Amino acid sequence: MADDDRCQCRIIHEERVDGARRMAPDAAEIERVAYFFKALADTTRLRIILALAHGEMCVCDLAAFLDVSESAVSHQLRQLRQLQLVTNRRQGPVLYYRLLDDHVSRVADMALQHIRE
Amino acid sequence: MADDDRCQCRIIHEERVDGARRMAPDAAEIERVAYFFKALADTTRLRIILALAHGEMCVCDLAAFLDVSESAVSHQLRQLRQLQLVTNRRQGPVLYYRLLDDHVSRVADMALQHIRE
DNA sequence: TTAATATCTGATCATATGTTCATATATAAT
DNA sequence: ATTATATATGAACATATGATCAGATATTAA
Repeated sequence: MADDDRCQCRIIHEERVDGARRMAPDAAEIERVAYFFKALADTTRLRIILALAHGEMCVCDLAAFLDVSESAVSHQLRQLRQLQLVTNRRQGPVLYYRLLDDHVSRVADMALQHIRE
Repeated sequence: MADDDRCQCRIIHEERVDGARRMAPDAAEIERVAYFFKALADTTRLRIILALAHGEMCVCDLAAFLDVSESAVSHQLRQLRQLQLVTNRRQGPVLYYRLLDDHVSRVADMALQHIRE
């Protein structure tokens, strides 16, 4: 188990470990950030977010664009909704989805720049 | 299967679907970005990156800071290495890890700001 | 060379996750 | 009311993934 495997050695830089502990965000924040990144860590959701960055689309549009089933899109949109990344407005039977704010797309763009560097 | 479930309806906004297709990064880029975000989508790796943003640490330090086994840290560091997010220098038997550049930590900081908003 | 420390690696296992399928809900039209 | 369209949802299944365990490698000291 982890205890047996854990470092029995002197800790090389105790002050760095303490420093890291002091600087680190608390566990709750870390988890929320990890969930945020999970939203972007799937190609389907990532493409949804990048597409919605240019304007709202309905589920039907997204399914056509992504070339996946509407059910799959709907499941992913639910996740993005729960994470407060997208929202929708209804017009008749059609739901138009859009980004809730531009934070996500800005982060996604930064990542794109990074891998293109 | 997906074909049966796919949208048989008129595509609500054909020009939007085409627009999204034109604006979208190609599949290879999308995948690389998704992998980049996957690196940040796990609390252990996220904490490693945030810690290394303040300076290099050895595996031993990281295991102590994270309170996980050294084996687990080593596995995660390998992933981060393969993704070109961290690198290391050897000093005797000790490997000191550091971020390869500050892109990752800047993205992580943006995400932190986002969830704190 | 032998022993000890620091790290790595492959296999395994349990959990998480994305898609599919079948079905349900909601709105609009007939 | 009935039918059709648009979307949502739950269960099931197959794959991906993170941690653990056992053992390997690399460096240093004795």
